Amino acid sequence: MTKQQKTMYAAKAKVLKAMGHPTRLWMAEQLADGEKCVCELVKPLGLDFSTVSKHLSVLKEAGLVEVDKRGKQVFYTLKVPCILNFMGCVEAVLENNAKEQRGMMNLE
Amino acid sequence: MTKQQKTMYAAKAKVLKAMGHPTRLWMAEQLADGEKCVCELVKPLGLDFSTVSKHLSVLKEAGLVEVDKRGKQVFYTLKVPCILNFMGCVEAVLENNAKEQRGMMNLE
DNA sequence: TGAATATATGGTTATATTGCCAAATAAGAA
DNA sequence: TTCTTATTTGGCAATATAACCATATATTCA
Repeated sequence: MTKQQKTMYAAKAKVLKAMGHPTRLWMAEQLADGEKCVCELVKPLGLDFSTVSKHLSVLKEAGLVEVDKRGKQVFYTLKVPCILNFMGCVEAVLENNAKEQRGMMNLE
Repeated sequence: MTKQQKTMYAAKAKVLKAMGHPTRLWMAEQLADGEKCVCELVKPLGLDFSTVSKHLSVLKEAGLVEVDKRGKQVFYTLKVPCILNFMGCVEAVLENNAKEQRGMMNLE
């Protein structure tokens, strides 16, 4: 593997990793419905404002969200909705896991 | 957010997180081409055998790979190829990031 | 059976992540 | 300007991750 290839895999992994946290995954779905300010995300998450802000900056660093500062508020939007198309596949994985779990029960 | 929803997001995030590491991402692509034994992955990665084995077990825990023990070797296959469809979207994100980087250069 | 090979597991260390709190910044309202 | 509100940043502690080495396990071969 060349150095360039390593860099490429690291870059791709960074995007997936950004989505690989329950809070950020939830956020991404919320932001897909349209822009939200940080304050709108804080309450339903029940996390500290600073924590929410940091999660958003992870999504931003990965290039997944767009930021729009208006007045006192900062609005975030999901920049790449195709990210969410993927969730169908992720759900298929989970269903498969559940099925195998059930299969396991019968065999053990 | 209900407890059940939290569990659901955690489960989905686990799948994405499993892919969110350069080594495992590379592995997933290799395993999409057909089964590989652990030993076949070790050399190109330049990592310790035990490290490779642990990465594979992360993919397995996430339900992404299938394991087949034959003789002394253990073969892994990507169970859910739709995972890789997603990479097109990830690449789009990266291209977008690069484009914005270039745009930045002109503006600063 | 005993030696060799392929994997997995346990232990350890270095580093990264997540969450909170407190403090800094920025913008609008009084 | 001063107060308030929205957000970000820095610092810290707890936990998780990734890598290595050494050891355990399992299977084939002699």
